[in-house]
Amino acid sequence: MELTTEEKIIEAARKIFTQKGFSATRTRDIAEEAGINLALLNYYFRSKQNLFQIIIEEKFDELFGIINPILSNREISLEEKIETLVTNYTNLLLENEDLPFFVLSEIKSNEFIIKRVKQNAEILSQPVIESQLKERGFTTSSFNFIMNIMSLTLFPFMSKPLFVSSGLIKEEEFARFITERKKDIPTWVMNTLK
Amino acid sequence: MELTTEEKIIEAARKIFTQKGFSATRTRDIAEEAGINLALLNYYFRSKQNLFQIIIEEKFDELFGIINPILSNREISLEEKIETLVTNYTNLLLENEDLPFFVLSEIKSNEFIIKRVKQNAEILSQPVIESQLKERGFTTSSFNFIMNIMSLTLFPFMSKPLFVSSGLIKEEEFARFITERKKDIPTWVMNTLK
DNA sequence: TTTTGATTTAAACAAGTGATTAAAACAAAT
DNA sequence: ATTTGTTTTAATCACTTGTTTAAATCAAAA
Repeated sequence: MELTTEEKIIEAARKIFTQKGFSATRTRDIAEEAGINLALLNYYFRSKQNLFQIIIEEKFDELFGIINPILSNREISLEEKIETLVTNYTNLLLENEDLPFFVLSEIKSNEFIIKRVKQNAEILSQPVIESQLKERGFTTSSFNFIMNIMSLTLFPFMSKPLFVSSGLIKEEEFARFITERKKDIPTWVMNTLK
Repeated sequence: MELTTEEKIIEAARKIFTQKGFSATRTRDIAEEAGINLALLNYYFRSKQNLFQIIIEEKFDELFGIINPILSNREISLEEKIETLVTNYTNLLLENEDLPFFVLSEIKSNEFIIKRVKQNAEILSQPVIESQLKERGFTTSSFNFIMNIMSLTLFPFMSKPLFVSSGLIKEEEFARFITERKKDIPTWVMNTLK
């Protein structure tokens, strides 16, 4: 492989942290996954917390960086916004199934991320959506609008382990199920507007 | 207080485990919260894992015990089922906001719970729903039906820390927001049927 | 070749954490 | 009052885990 030691560690940290979360991850697991000596991890990143911070910020951007550019653009219609958001999210999450669970669970406990969310509050606060809804005569709040898109799109990934282990859906069918849903969600969301 | 030592420990374990999850919880935290000596915890429950098992099973039942009795009852119409489920869930979760996050996150790693989910597969597998949908001429799958109810109802609780720390909604407004949503979700779900 | 600085390793430290032990305190029964 | 079994405590063990240290290896420069 062509990766530097630093990159190998990051890569391994990405994998283990997103799978198990901060607390359940041991630095030794990361070192082993990266195929390097444990001390190297501290040589390059000083501490577990430090390394984690890099990953959680990266993943936070991955999960929420999508939203604002789309929602805040007045040139894009409501319908297109939903469609684009759902498509982008679905594609992203199919490649990174642990992402929403990981980010949302660490937001609860990570002081730094909480601050960062406060700063990027505009990420989700959407006067543009508010006015687009009003123009079309819809009285639904933009918060409900955003909540519904995210609920219908993210929740299936967060609950996948439940439904797979219950046998209600098989691992191999999941991607197909999600891909079908992707087509329906925009209509469903439009139907929530009144 | 009127609680026995055993109950005090369970109570404390409930609180700390559901807040922080298995890994991030230290037995000393539970002991302190319960106001008892650390050794007592092991005297009564042998191990952290043992105590945890009691809590996770209890919480699992709390979260999923609701579903089957309602969905599998042929006497209850689709509309009533959605309405009842959403109402019950909303009330339950308003009192226990960490519940869905806790249960879903531990399902990923708890071998015993995974087995238990397999056993209670009928919990979610719903031939009754399937036939009720068919009778009404709807072609939507029962899986999508269940997924949509749960997405719209559970996700807001799972993402609450995000939206609160982003400032999009205030802690005090949340219960109100959820209570309003509760009225709308049944209509929204019915509109997903086709 | 020697030197110098960066990289890597093996070993161990220090604190944290789940669990145990042995003795003390307590309560109920005799 | 004494005995007996239960409950509680203080102390400590054994192991895990994040981190450090000091030495070894390597690569590039002089």
